[in-house]
Amino acid sequence: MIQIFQIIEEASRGSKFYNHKKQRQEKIDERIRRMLELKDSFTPEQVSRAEAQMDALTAQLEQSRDLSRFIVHVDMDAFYAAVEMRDRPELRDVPMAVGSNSMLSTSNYAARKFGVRAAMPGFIGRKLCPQLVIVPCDFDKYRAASQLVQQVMARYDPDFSMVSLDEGYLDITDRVATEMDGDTGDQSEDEMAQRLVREMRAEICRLTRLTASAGIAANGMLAKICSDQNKPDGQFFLPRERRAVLDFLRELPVRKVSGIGNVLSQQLAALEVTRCGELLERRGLVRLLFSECIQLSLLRAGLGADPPGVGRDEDSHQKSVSTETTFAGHSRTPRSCRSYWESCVSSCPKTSAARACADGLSR
DNA sequence: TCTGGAAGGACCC
DNA sequence: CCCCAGGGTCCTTCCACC
Repeated sequence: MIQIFQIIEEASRGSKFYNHKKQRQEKIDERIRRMLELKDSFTPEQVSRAEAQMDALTAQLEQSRDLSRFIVHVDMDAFYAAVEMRDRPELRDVPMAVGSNSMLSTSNYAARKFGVRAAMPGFIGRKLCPQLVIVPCDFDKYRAASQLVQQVMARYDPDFSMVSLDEGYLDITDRVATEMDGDTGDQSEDEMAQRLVREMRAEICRLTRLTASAGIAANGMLAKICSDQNKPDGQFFLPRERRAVLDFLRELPVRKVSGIGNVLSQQLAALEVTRCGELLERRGLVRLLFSECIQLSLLRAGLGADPPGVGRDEDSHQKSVSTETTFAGHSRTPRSCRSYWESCVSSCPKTSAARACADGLSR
C-alpha cells in the first residue's frame, strides 16, 4: 500500500503536472484556511439560527421525499477491460488496462491488485506493474456491447436512461407491479424487485458475456451508491424506508456521493465532516459556509432525499460537442495551431450547423 | 440592482 | 522509448451593459 503511493509519488515529482497540481492544492488549502477563519467568527446564536433554517429546509425535503419507486442503477464491471478480456482470452489472467501510455481508462481486477487504476497515466501503471498489458481503446466495440446491455435494460424499463456507455438508470416500479399481479407466490415487492434485477443482470451476462453490478433503492442517488456496494458481479438492495435510508447514510463516507468530489470533500473534512450523517449534525456550518446550491445538495446527501426521475426529465439530451488535444511542447506554433483547429472543425461529424459554423469561422 | 454571457472551476466517466 | 486524457454537465464569478 505504502509502496504504491511511493512509486506514484516518485514518478510524478518534478513534472509539470505535479507542480501544477501542487499549486492548485495550495489554492484549495488557502480557501479552506479562509473558510475556517470565517467559521471561527460565528457566534453560537448565528449557528443555531442557521440550523433552524436548515431544519425548515429539511422539513420541505422530507415532505417531498418519495419512497414509492424502485430505481435501479446498473454499472458494468471494469467495462472496457472486460470487453477486451472477453475478446482476447489470453488477457484474462494477466494484469491489463485499456488506454494509452499517457492515460488509462480502466484496468482489470488483476491490475488493480498492483494499484493500477482508471485515470492513471500508463507509464505510471507500468512502474507499478512492469508486466502490465496496455491495450488501446476501441470505442466501436464498447458501443456495440453497450447496445446489447441497453436492449436488456429496455425490457425492464422502456424509459431507461444511460449516463455513459457502461452505466444507466431504470425505474422498475411498474414492472414490479405487473409482475406482482401475475404472481401467485407470496413474494414481497422488495423480493420481486431484487429477483428482477438478478434476472436482468443474468440476461446481460448471457447476451454480452460481461458482468454487471446493480443497486436498487428509492432514488437515483441511493441506487448509484448501492451499485458500488457489491461490485463486481453483485447487487445491493436498500429498503425504501426512511429509517433504513438514514441508517445506511449515517456512516457512509461523503466522498461516495456523486457530486461530492475532491475539493468539496476536503472542505468538509476541515469541518470534521467525513460521513453523510455528519452533514446533518453540522448543518448549521454547512448553511453558513456554502452556497445555496451546495447547501441543498449536501442536505439531500445527508437525508438520502433525491428528486425523483433520474435522467428521464424533459431536456436530458446532449447539449454540446467539443474536441480537444494536448499539444506536445514543441508544436505550439501559430501555424500548427491553426491547422489543428481547421482539422477539428472540418472533422466534426455531428451537425451541418457545426459545418456552417466552421465555414463562417474559417474565412 | 438586475441580467446575460464568458470564463473558470468542480465533478463525472 | 513515449512521461498525467478527452468527452461532457453544471455552478460561480466577473464584467459589460442597461
